[in-house]
Amino acid sequence: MPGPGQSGLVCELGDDGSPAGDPVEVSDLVAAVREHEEEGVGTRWVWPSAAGIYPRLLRADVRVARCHDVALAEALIAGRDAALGAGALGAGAGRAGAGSVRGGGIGVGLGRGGVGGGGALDAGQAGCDRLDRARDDRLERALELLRVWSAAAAGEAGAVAFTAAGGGQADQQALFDRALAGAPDHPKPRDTLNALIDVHADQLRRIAADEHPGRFGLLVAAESAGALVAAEMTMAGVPWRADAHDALLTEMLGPRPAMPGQRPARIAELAAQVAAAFASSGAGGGPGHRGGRRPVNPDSPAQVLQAFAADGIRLSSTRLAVLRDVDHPAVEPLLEYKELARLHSAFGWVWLDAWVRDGRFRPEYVVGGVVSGRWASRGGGALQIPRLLRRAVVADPGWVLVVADAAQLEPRVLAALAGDRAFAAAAQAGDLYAEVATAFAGDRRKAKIAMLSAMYGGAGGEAGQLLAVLRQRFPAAAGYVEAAARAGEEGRVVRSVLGRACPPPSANWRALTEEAADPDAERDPQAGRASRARGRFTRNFVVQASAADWAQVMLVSLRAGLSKINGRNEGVQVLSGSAAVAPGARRQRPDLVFFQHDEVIVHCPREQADAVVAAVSRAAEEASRLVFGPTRVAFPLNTAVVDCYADAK
DNA sequence: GGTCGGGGCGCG
DNA sequence: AAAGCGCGCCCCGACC
Repeated sequence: MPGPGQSGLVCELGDDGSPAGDPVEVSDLVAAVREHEEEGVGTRWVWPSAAGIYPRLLRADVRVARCHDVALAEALIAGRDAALGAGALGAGAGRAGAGSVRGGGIGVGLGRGGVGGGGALDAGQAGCDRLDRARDDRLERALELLRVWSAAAAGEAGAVAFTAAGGGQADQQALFDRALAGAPDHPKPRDTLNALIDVHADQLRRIAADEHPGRFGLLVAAESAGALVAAEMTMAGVPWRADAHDALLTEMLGPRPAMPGQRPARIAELAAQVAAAFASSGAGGGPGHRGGRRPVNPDSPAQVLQAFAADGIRLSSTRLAVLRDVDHPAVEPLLEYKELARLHSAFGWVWLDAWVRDGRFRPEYVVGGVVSGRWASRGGGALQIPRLLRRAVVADPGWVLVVADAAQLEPRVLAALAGDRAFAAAAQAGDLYAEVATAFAGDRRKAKIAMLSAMYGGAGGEAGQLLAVLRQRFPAAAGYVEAAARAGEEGRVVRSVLGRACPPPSANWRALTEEAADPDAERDPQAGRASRARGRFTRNFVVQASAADWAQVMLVSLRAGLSKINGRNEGVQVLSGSAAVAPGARRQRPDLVFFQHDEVIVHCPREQADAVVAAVSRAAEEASRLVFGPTRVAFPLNTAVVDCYADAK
């Protein structure tokens, strides 16, 4: 695999993905990529996986504008094909096509894509209905080769989880076995390139064969660009003040314990209080409980339940919500213990040592890691950082954080998806819930509960009543999620607005529900539960996954917008062709540093803040237009320019 | 000694 | 207030 100074093969591709010439061997692939980018001809790089190779390019200070990520594309396309087999219900069926993807690519391949030329993905090429088995096998082998390549390319980290495109544990194990049995760690460049070209061309055909090729192509393009953003964000890192984090911990927990594994003072104190509360109440209890009860470990739900039971309090669980209503002296210290112990174990000093270096927190993002298309993260709990710790996220001197989150994104997405006139009118407003509240005698709280219940499938308590009101007032919106729920209950598959498919039900689920559908069979209550659970999943999927579509398109649009903001360079300039950045040199450009489902953070020099805010706003508008086409629904952002993340709203 | 599922809780 | 959806990560305890 290429690294700085390592050779590689490059081949230009046409719009249909076929080679536009012979492969060219370059002595330094990274340098070759840099040169192509500097020519500014709109190259779209085609590679097995951005996660595998792009970090290396970034370490050599090479950025690319566009790519086609074969691994991510394969996951999307294979998911779509599995959905077709299960009977898909298109989320946006019947709507006009939205985005388009243009240009050919260059394979590491690379391609000098015709910017503005044709839409290879929109062209109505013949579908892939005639796929004979031999070809399938060849493409399977090619894909496998690319996975091996990607894993090898990931480099120092060693074995990387293969992005299983439709593969489960078994596939991965088989692949691993073959690798051990002598499959080359570094496949021959020529073989890799051929595999890449074949698979890519096949993917273009399969995208074009989609019911909505424009939208599906946009999804693949956005996912690929998302992988670029993810690698760049890991490289940039979230500015993190270890001293502020440490001060916060010390204030809440007491000083850092000298010995690792030791409880901080405040946590030890609370544990003792919990133990004492149970011991004292037990002392006066029935016979056989003369005081000396074993101290309760507050970290053990089983022990806590037992301790409460010994005092005559039977609990369904030790969850916060349950404990809050319990009248017992142990409750107060226990709740505080839980809060602080979690802070200590999940984001305490150990976390700080492991994850913050040189004033940056650098988590790894997993693009497409969630079935809905949301990103996941690996290590560091990047997407679960307690709001409390936002205090430690502070811009560098002279820099600011531009924090933007989409307001009430999911209900707005539903409004746009469903084409509900009344609901869309409500979604023109800045506060959607306040508008919906007119259906609930102005009670905003009820409006919110009704909306969330509609999107999540809640039906308990007052939710049922509120839902009835919602259904009457916004029939199309309610009908939309209910159709999705019905599809799920019947074992069908749903898709997001851009065509991301939810997974089909498991064999287990099918067996369970089919059995129950047999009129002669005993009614199994498990089957009903499983069916309703899948209904809630698909109901939520159409909304959450379409929101993820919007957010990722917004993110990559923002990336493009930010790249046009040119600041001065500070310090020594990067020499042309050199991988080295002089010490102290610092690019004065805005960095995307965080993305959490519906929220982005840009770290930039203070003088660029206005331009960044404008770019954010344009990105949201562009995402709305590309994903939903013409719609009356507004997608407003809350944007703040701050020194510290905690100060953003 | 290690692995793995469940409980619990942080985020959206 | 939580519920209903999606995650990652910690701890515990059962198990190998």
